[in-house]
Amino acid sequence: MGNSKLYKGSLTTIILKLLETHGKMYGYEITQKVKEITKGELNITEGALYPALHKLEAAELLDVEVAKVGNRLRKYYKLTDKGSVETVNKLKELEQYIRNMQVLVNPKWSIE
Amino acid sequence: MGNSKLYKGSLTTIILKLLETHGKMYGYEITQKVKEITKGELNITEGALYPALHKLEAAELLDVEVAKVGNRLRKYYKLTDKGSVETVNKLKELEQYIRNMQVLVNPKWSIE
DNA sequence: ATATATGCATAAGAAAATTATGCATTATAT
DNA sequence: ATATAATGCATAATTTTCTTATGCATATAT
Repeated sequence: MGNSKLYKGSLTTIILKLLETHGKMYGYEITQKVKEITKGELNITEGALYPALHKLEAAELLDVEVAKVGNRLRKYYKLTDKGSVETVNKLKELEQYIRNMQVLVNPKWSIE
Repeated sequence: MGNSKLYKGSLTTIILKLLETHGKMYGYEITQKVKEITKGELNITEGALYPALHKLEAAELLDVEVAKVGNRLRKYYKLTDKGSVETVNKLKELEQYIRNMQVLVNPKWSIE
C-alpha cells in the first residue's frame, strides 16, 4: 500500500468509509479513488484489495452485485446494515488510534 | 497491542520516538510508559516488543547497554546516529499517514 | 505462602500485507 | 497496425508483524 508500514491494518477502514460515502463502488474504482484523494501517495494493490473485499463480503459487511459494462465485468460492493454499523466502529477506532499516536509522538500534549 | 488492528506497523515508530524523547530506556520501561501515556489504552506485549528491539538493534538503529540493578537485569536501549535519522523519517511518515487517513475518512477536510 | 510486579526471552500460529503471476477487454500513442 | 497502457478481476507464495503461550528469575506486598 503506502511507502510506510503504518497503512498495515487500515485497508478495511478505508474500504468501509469509501463505501459509506459513495454508496457503491467496484474494486478498481476504489484503488483509483484512494489514489486521487491521497494525490498518489497511497496506492492500494490488487493483491491486498480483492482478498479484503472477499473477506468483508464473507463477514456479511458487504453485498456484491455483478454488472456487465460493455464486455467488461464489474463487481459493485455496498455496505450491508451490519457493514454500516461496523463502519462507525472502525472510524471511532481510527480516531482513537490517531489521538493515541499523537500523544505518544507529541510529548507536550501529555502530563509529564 | 491495541484493541484495533491499526496499531500494526506502528510499534517501531513508537519505540524510536520514546527513545528520542527519553534518551535511554529498557524494555519493560517502554511498555509502562506507553500504558501511562495512552491511559491504559495501548499495551505493548512482550512478544511484540522484544523482537522489535532486537531487530532495531540488528539494523544498527539502537545501541544496547546492559545494567544490573540489584539482582535484576536491565537492557537499556538508546538511539544511534543512524537511529536518530530514521526517527525523523518515521515521524514524517506518521504525520503523512495521519493526514492521508483524515482526508480519506473526512471528505470535508480535503476542501479546507 | 502466594499473588503481583518487575525483567528478559523465544516459539507457534494468525493476520494482513507484498510481490508475482494470470487472464481478458478497451483505449491510446507511435 | 500494433504495441503499450489502462481497465477489471483473481489467486499463490512469501514476508512482516503481531498475538498467544510459555519459560526463567527476582522483588514486594498482603
